[in-house]
Amino acid sequence: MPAKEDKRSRILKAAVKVFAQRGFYNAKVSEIAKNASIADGTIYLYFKNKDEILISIFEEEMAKFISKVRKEIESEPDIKSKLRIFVKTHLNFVEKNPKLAQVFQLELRQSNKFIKEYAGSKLKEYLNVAGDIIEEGQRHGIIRKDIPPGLIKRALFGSLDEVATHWVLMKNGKYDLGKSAEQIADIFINGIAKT
Amino acid sequence: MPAKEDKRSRILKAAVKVFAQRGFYNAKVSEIAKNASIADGTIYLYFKNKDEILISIFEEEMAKFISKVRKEIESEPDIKSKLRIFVKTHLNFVEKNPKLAQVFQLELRQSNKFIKEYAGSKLKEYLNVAGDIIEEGQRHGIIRKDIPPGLIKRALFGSLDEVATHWVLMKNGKYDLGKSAEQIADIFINGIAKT
Amino acid sequence: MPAKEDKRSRILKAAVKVFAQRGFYNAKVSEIAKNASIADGTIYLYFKNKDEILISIFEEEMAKFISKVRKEIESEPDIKSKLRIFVKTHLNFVEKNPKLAQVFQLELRQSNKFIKEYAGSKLKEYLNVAGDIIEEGQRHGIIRKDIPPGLIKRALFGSLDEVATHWVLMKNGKYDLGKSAEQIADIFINGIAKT
Amino acid sequence: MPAKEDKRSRILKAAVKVFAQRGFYNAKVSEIAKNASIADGTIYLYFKNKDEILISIFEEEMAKFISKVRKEIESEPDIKSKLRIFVKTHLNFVEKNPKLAQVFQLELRQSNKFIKEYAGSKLKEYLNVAGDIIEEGQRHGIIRKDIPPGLIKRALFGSLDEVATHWVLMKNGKYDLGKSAEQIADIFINGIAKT
DNA sequence: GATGAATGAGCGTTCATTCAT
DNA sequence: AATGAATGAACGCTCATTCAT
Repeated sequence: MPAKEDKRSRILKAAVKVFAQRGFYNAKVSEIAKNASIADGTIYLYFKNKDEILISIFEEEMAKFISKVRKEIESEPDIKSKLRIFVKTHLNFVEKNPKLAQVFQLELRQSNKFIKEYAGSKLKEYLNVAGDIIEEGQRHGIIRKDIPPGLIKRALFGSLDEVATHWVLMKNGKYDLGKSAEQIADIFINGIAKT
Repeated sequence: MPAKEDKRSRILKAAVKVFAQRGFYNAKVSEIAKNASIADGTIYLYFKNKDEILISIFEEEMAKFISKVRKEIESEPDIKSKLRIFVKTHLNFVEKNPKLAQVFQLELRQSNKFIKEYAGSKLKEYLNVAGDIIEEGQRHGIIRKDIPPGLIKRALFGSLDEVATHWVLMKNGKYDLGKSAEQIADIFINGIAKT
Repeated sequence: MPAKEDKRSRILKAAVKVFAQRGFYNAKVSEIAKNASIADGTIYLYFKNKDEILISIFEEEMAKFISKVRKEIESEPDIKSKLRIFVKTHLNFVEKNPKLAQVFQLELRQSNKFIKEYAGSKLKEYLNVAGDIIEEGQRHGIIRKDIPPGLIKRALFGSLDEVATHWVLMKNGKYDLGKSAEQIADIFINGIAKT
Repeated sequence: MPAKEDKRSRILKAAVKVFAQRGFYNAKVSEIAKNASIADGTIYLYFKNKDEILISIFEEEMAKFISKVRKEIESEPDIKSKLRIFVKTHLNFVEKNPKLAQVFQLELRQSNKFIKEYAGSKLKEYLNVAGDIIEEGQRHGIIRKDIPPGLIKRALFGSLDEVATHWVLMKNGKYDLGKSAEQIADIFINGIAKT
C-alpha cells in the first residue's frame, strides 16, 4: 500500500515545514493540507488531531535517529569515543536538519499534549542510549560510580538540548556546532571519568 | 504607590497559581482576575497582555533570584565553591518553589512571545553569573581556557534545566535535588578543570 | 437593568425570526446576532448555547401564554365553557403568532436537547391547566370518571397540536382555526361528558 | 433481485437500530453501513441520502402497517367498531415495535427533509383510512355531519400520536396502551356520534 | 454492483482584549 | 483608577457524499 504510506509522509513533511514557519499554535491544519496537496479532512484519516501530527513527527524522526546513533556508536572501540560520537551525532543532526530542529527545540514544547500527556518513550529510549554507554563505563571502571547514570544521561542531554535551542534561536549562522560538540564531550568525559 | 504595587503583585501571585494549575494556554485571564479579586479589565492596567504577565513573573522572580545567587556566591572563597553554590542554589530554588518551577520549566515555554520575541535579558544575566565565575576561573588558570565560557555556562544551565524539568514532571516526590546538585557540580568542576 | 433585559429580548426576538426562516439546524448563531445588532459572542453572555436559545423561547412564551390561558379560564362560569375556552385560546394563539407557531410546531422538535433532555416543565404545566379543569369536572360529576385525566389532557393536547402543525405546514391560509377550535371542543366535551 | 432486495432491507433494518440508538442527527451513515455489513458507499446505491433512508423506513413500514389496518377494519361489522379497531391497531403497533416507534415519534421529526419537503403521502393515506370510516359514518347518519372528516381524522391522529410519543419518552414501561386505546376510542366515538 | 479512501463545506463557541461609564 | 459588559476574530474537526478502481 505505497500510496497510503506516501500520503502519510507527505502530511508529515508538510507539517514540519508549516510548524517551523508559523509555530505549532499558529499553524493551521488547512495550511498543512494545502502543502501536502490533499484535502483538510484527509489529514484526519492518518492522524487523530493536530497534536498527534506533532507527536508523530517526533516519534518517527526519533526512531530513525536513534537507530542511526546506535549504529554510529557500535563501531566505536571504547566508552569514551562512544560518548564522544553520541554527542557529535546529536549536534550534527541539529545542524543538518534545521527545520526539524526548530520543531524539536521549540514547537514541540508548546503542545500541552506532548509535554504533559505523551509519556515520551522515544525520548526515554534515546536517553538510554547514553545511559547504556555510561553504565557500561561504570562496569568497566572507566566512569565514576558515585553518580547515577540516570542523572548523568539527563545532564548530558540537557547540555546538548540547551546548546541546540540556542543555535536554533540564533538562526543557525553563529557558531560551529561541531566544535561545541567536541567541547561538551570533553567536559563530560573528563567530568565523569574515574580518577 | 503601595496600593498599585499591591494590586500588581496580587495579579502576579494569582497568575502563578492559575498557570501552574491549568497551564498557560488553558489559564483564563478572567480566572486570574477572580483569584486576585479584581475585575478582568484591571489586569490590563498593569500588563499589556497575557504573555506579559508570564514574562513579568519570570523577570521579577529571576531578578530576586539572581541577586540571591550573587549574594550566595560572593561569600564563597574560591571559584570551585562558587560554582558549586551556583548549582546548589539553582536546584534548591526549584525544590523550594514547586509552583514557580512548574511555570518556569513548562508553562513559560508554551508562550510564543516568550520564546521567540522576548530577548530574555534576565536569562542572559543569570547565565552570566555562571559565565563570570567561569571567566574568572579561566583568568586564574583554574579552568581550562580552550572552551568558551559561553558554551560552558550554557551547557551547565542546560543540565540544571533538564534535571529541574524532569523533577517537575515527576511530580517532585521522586528524587533528592540536593544530592543531584552536588553531583552535577562535580561533573562540571572536574570537567572544566585545568589539568 | 433595563438595557440588559432589552438585549436579551432582542436576541430572543431575532432568534424566533431566524429559526422560523431557516429552521433550527440551518439557523446560524451569527445570523441571530446580526439580526439583534450585537456581536456573536454577546449571545453567549445570555445563553449557554444555541439549544438554550430555543428552549428559552419556549419557556418564556409558554409562561406568558399559560398565565393568559389561566386568566381566560378563570372568568368562565362552568367546566364545559372552561374547556372550550382552553381550546379556543390555544388555536387562537397559533393563528395570531404564526412565526412563533412555526418554531413551536416544527423547529423545537428538531433539537435533541429539547426533546430528549429538557424535562418540559412548562409543557407539563400547560397540560395541567387542562388536567385541572378535567379533574374538577370529574369531581363535579360532569365528566366521566372512567378515563384518567392524564390521558384526556394528552389526547386533547395531541389534537390541538396536530391541527396546529397542519395549519403551519399549510402556510396558514387554508382553514379557519376558530371554527376548528369550536369543533374540537365539541368532540371532547361530548366525548368525555358523563352520560 | 433477491440479493439486492436483501441488501436494501439490511440497510433499513440497521438504520432503524442506529437511529433509535443514537437519534437521527447523531447516527452516522458509516455506522449504519457497519451494522449492515456493507461498505459506506454501497448505501448510496440504494438511497439518495441519509434523509431518504429515514423516509424510506417510514414509507415502507407505513405501507405494511396501512394494509394491516385495512385488513383489520374490513372484518368489522360497523362504523364504531371499525373506528375502535383503528385506534387499537395504532397503539398496539407502537407497543409491539418500540424501536420503530421511537424512530416514528421522535427521530423522523428531526429531519427537515421529512417535515418540510416530504409531502407525506403515506401519512395522508393513513389518515384517510380513518377519514373513510368517518365519511362512511356521516353518510350512514351515525356520525355528526357538522364537523369535517378532515378535522376529525386529524384530531384523532393527534391524540394517538401524542399518547404514543409520551409512551416512547417514558421509556415504555409506564402505562397500558391497550387500555388507553379503548378510552381514546370511547372519547372520539362519543364525541362525534350523531345525537 | 461494491468498495472505502478521499473530499471539503460548514459553524458553534471561546476568550483575550477593549472601552464606555 | 476600576469596572465588567461587549466585542469579534479565529479554526479544528466531523461526516455525508462522491468516485476511481
